[in-house]
Amino acid sequence: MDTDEEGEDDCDISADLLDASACASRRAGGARDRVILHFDLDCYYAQVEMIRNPALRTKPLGVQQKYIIVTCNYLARELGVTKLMSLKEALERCPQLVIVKGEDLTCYREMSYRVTELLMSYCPLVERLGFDENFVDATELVENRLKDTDISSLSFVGHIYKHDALAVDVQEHARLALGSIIAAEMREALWSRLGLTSCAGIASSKLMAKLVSGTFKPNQQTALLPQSTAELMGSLAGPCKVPGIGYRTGEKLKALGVLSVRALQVAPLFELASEFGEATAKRIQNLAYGIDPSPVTPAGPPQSLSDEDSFRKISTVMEVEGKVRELLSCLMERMRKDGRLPQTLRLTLRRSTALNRWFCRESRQCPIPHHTAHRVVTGCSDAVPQLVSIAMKLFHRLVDVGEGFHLTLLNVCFTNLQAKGSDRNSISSYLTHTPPTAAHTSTQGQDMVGGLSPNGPSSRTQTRTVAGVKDTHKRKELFPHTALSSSFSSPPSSSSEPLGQKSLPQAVQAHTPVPPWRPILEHSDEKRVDPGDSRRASVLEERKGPDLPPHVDPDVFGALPEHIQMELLASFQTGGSVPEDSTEAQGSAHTSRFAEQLTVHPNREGGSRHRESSVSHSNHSMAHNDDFSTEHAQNEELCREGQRSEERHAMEDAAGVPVAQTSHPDIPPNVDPCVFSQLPPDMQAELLADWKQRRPTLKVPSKLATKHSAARAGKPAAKGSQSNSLLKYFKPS
DNA sequence: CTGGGGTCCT
DNA sequence: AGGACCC
Repeated sequence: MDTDEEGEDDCDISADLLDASACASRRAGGARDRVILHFDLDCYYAQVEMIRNPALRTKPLGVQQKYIIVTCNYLARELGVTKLMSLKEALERCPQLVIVKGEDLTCYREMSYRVTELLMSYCPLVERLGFDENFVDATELVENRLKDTDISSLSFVGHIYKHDALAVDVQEHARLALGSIIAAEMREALWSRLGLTSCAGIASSKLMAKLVSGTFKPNQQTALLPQSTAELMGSLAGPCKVPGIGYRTGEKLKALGVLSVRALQVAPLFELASEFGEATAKRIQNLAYGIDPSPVTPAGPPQSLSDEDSFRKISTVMEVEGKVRELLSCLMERMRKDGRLPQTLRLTLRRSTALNRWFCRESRQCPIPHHTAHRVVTGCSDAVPQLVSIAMKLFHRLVDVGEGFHLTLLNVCFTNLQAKGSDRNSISSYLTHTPPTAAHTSTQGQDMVGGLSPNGPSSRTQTRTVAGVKDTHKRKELFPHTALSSSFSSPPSSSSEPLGQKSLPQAVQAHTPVPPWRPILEHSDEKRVDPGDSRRASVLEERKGPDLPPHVDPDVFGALPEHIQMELLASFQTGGSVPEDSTEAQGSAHTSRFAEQLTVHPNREGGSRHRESSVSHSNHSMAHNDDFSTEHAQNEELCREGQRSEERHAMEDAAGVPVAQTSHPDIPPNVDPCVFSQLPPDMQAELLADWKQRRPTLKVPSKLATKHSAARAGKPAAKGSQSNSLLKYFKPS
């Protein structure tokens, strides 16, 4: 009933809005502006790694996947490391970079869903984008709060794009201001409950919320006044910087001579339409104006689960089978925890073709026999060989092994996931295979969070109770690694929290906050740790998790709903029974920390009320005055871990050609610009021609702009009654 | 030598 | 089955 607030019947609003778009207060029909929040976790993988191992907080940290540093913390960024930089260049720029491997996404995935889940406890309208971003449609939340808010005492939290927060007429933007307050509360919850810092953007569409959320980068939030829409759009470097306009579309636009967002705005529609079709043409042109009517579409459980690995070379059937088995057994475990039945198996591979591998993947898929699927979900061990056998058949449909082959990637994917048990039945079916210890802990499903009432739409409150019960039991299955299994050593050295926190200047503390409690993520790849290395082993122990008083059974604790866990942890702390981290726990002073952290900003100067641009980049000066030298030995240790692996040849590339490496717009994404730039011009031209030829016609950019209208109507009914709630993923019913 | 995931559309 | 998009 409540799922759709904003009717998006107005498909053809473009003409109406183009001229009026900058106008905030067209409140014609009864349609009011939405209040959309966009949350973006700071350097996500790096943050998770720093939570797992707090010793990393004070070091420049990069997360490595194969030969790439996929992300890095802000210390590393100050030293010249960027996202998606090659390992080689990262180490050239920052020899002291500490590297952790991040190819196993388990921890990132788990924490990601906890984030979404937490946001959903405020308001069900949450849409995920990747692992580290979420949209929230807070319109209803705002509307409800508006009722009992004294509008004259209202003020914005955080920045306001290109405005002085103190000079803005809050009355005029009361709903946006409330949005900023709610965003701040949610960010505070992400911090206090999960230990994660984030950025947020507050605007009236997904597009603008996302764009504005990045304007003040680590751990800050920014609201966009409607009248600043054009300025923000105009500030973008090019059309492909508009979310929803990707690389391919950007290239096509270039070919049309459309090189800027402004050019896209004023491009004759018919020209765009001849290239992209009318619908797409209108859509991307609207995007250029900052117009994005696409709704926040609540995420359900994932539509597919996949696992993949890339490598230099696999060229025998035996190797393929070994890799496929490895991938499938991991994937099966995930599938089993999910609980749904996979009905389709897809095998994808990438071949190494002589000159290039243009990211061409080929795939074959087939149905999974019911009995096999059922074994997957029940964890029956002979499901794996059955799946492997199926996958190998798919493989042989893809590859004629007689010819010889050279693969560089294999992917296995379960799709067409069927929720078993239509609705209520599954509760009992679930309970039957649930750990008995948790059974008595069932509670009513109170999902109040942080004192915020869980949303107005009053939507599915009756299923919530059920959901709460299910949560009690399901948590352990979903996040088995987060369930506090058996042994806990209290983080001995982290009471030390030592040089790190206390000796740092305040500005640094603001950027390297220490959560009130440490979320627990079990180290999923401990096999990588050299057992003979005592130092690293001790580092490992530090990340075990929060202390539980000895009388608390970790398994029981782990089976509790998260918010109950939180409350218990808080009570442990206030009860003074927690020896560790007493410095950070500072009482359970969430509140003071909240005020301190959110009403102003990390770099606030002297507690003044400056919330604005004055504050913007002062953080870049901060880390340089720190003395990290004492940690040098350990850094080397950790660095060696990163390098030791078979990837050495990555380092022995051509000389340091000065060409920039990231996101080169003019050459194929898999071509090293350094190498490319050294080719003779005619060869460059040939490569480019060949490359461009490969892509036929442009497809419609999707996501942000495309989902309105019929969007999700045709989806499989697998989700049962609560088709817009992620909760059922955690507490499937 | 640019990961390891995801989404939806055609 | 592949292609576009997102991170």
